[in-house]
Amino acid sequence: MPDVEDTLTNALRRRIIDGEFAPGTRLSEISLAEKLGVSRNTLREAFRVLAEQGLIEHVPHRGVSVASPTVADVVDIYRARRYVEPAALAAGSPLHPAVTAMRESVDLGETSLEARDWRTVGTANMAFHDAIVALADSPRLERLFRDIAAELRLAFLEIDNPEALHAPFVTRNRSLLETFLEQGGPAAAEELRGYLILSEQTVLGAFTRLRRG
Amino acid sequence: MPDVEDTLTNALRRRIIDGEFAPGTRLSEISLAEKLGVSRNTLREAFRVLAEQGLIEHVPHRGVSVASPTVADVVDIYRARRYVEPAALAAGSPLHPAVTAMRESVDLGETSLEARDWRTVGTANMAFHDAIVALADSPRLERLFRDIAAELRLAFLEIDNPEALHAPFVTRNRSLLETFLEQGGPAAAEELRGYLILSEQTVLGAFTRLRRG
DNA sequence: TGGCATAGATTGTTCTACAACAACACCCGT
DNA sequence: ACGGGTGTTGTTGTAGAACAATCTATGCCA
Repeated sequence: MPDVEDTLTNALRRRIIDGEFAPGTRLSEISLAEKLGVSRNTLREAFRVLAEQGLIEHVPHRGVSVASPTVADVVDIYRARRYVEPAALAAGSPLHPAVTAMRESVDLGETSLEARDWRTVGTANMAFHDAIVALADSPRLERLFRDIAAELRLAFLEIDNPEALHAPFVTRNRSLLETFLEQGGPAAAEELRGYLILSEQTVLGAFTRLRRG
Repeated sequence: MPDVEDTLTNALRRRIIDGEFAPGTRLSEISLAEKLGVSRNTLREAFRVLAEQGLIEHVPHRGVSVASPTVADVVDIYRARRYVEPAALAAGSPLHPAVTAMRESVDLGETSLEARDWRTVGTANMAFHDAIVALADSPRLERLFRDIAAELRLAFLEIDNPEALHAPFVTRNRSLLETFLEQGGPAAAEELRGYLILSEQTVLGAFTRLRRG
């Protein structure tokens, strides 16, 4: 749970996630501090937090740059997701408050899909999976997922074909939610496992195409 | 993966884990900076990292203090462990390099048990579980476990009955390793689930006794 | 062309200063 | 004596300047 009050860190975090600084971009302390209207010291403290979250990479004496997830990173992220999400869904209760969030995310995904607003589709997608993890009622697992999801967003940023990336999963989210509510957690978990494998393949495919061409 | 080179953060981390600063202790910037021979700014950067790792708690304008895990924290830590460890063991290969680390940890635990060196028994115990997580080959899951294990150590520090806390699990570790090698991952995973429940009960029992008496 | 050395720029760290805030003690009126 | 408000004190939060340590790039020389 990040401190909502920690304005600078959160502001910087949001700007990075929103793609204001492309993955790999070097973040100069002096110029960025000036741009943000803070001192170098304060900015460096924010850097340390974001580096610990995996959003930026810090190389001693060479400064920080926006993380640029590799294929290995994507593979690991999906590996971690498969450890957490299906199990959370399998053990989750349909009466859990997070189910409401799941519903709302699916709804938002569908309306955004019609509007061809891929950015929002992607956001709704992530919110859906965040809600799944929330079923576990574990702050530490939620934190892990939050960091992982942020990294994944950086990977998405490098793939400029958001439609192919996000659109196919709107209907799958709806289906997954129905399975969960009608057939229970374990059945939904099994469906989610296949879902995640497909999602990983989609991302990796776009990724390798990108790196080559 | 923590930067091994980051001397200050790691030194402070080790000192906290080793119990040099009791859980709940307030860490004054000025006096600690003086004690460590670094400036306030440098120390504050290390604070941010350790806070992100959950080792210290940072309250705005009130400074940082060594984390003092609550019952809720312990419950959540074990919940997270149950999500990761059994699954890692179930899918782990007996040929994985981490199996060697598992063996060595069990051996170390047994010799330390004979020597009644409970501190080392506890360390070996944690190394054993760290090796189990390493079976998953996931940097992100390893990182999660590293942070979680450190927090758990802080909880252990508040319970000054290390024998009851660590001794019972040396033989269980040996048994778990044998099950894994002879009967395979899934069987070992099942055994580990019961193991973790017992371990959680042991810690929580000592914990509530402590808080009351 | 290749290697080396110097120069420039950036980060790492320290120091000083002051504003912002929290905890504590104190005083005052009831 | 007691509660509430107030000021005092200490700490943290932030800024800014300065310098050392290190990396990067340029240009020189063989």
